[in-house]
Amino acid sequence: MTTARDQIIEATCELFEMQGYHATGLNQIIKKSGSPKGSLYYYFPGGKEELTAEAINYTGQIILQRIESSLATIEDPAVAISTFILFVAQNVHASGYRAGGPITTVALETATTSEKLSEECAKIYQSWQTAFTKKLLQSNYNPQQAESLAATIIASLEGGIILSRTYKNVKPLESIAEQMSKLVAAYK
Amino acid sequence: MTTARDQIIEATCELFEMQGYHATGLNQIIKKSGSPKGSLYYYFPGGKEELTAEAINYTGQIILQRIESSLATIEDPAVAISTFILFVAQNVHASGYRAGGPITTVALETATTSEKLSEECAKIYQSWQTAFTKKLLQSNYNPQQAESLAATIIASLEGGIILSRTYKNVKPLESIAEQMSKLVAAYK
DNA sequence: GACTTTATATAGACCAGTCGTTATAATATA
DNA sequence: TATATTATAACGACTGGTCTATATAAAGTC
Repeated sequence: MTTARDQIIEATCELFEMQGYHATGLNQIIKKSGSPKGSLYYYFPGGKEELTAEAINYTGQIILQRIESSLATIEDPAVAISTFILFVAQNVHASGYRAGGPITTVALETATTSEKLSEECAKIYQSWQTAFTKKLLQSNYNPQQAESLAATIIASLEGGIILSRTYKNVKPLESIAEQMSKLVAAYK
Repeated sequence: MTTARDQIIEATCELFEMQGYHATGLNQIIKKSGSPKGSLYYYFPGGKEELTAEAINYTGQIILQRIESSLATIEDPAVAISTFILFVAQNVHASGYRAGGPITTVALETATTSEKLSEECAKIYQSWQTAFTKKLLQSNYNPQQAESLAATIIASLEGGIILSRTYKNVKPLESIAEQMSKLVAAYK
């Protein structure tokens, strides 16, 4: 029964997604999680860096599962990818444009500071990219094209979340869903 | 003669681009700029928020000019856009993957905190997007398509910078250059 | 079963340092 | 002398991190 530990991780994820890494203090995390600071350092002796690594891997896995299950339900890759992007758009809208891209802020804020966290972020992005690549390979896309398309999808998705959050409307993500669908459909 | 003011703004821009908003302290800014703290609050009585607004507008304008002049030199929009993305890739690489996307971090970190800064970021992104839209309109693209393509280009560029910085290689940005070129060439 | 020992986990005071901000004094410039 | 700018000192609030004390519970011993 590791509820306290899990609650700390989940609180961290939510706060990172909305506020970013540096804006989120340990005091805020323990307050939200309901656990005292002693528990935080008991479960994460490596401090904020270790907690962050656990937190981004936790959300990273959840999102990977969403990608995989979403891509599995629709056979046509162009439609499947477009559907997933619109699904993300819905979530961003539902949060009042305050959430989305949970590891993007960590990736950017720790890029020059923590080699370890930067590598963790790279692994997570890579796992997402691989999920899209596999979907395209199943439809007999050229391997190089599949990889290139997958990178473009992840990048435009991340960038689209930033644009939609900043504009406070889902138009960018809707445009991206449309364009990525066309791109995937056209170049097999 | 506003050298002190300008130096503070330029130092702020450089630090934001590498470290992000919250990781950059005013003490670090004044140390890098060589000006004392008194000068900072003399020129920017609104404190960090006002300084940030000035700084992101400053870089935002510079990048807008780069986009415009770059797009003006090559007539074919597909080639022009691909060339610009590869130009960005070069810069990201040249910085040792420590710089790129100067206002992205501010957009993400202040999205839920400061309405003012969020709006400033939106205006800047909008100005970049408009530059690409205009280029496409000049080549007689459908206005709606032009807008949608421009949003996709900006988003994939921002996302591509994040991916390339995290992976520490330019492959994502190169893929995006290739895919955006194909996308623009295919759908007029 | 009763008692002791050991590990697990909670709880929060406390540290040095930094944050953004304010206030005030000194100094240039006109 | 008046104004514009520089230069510091200090402020309260907060940061991530350390520390000790305490509760809880499992395991070992008689």
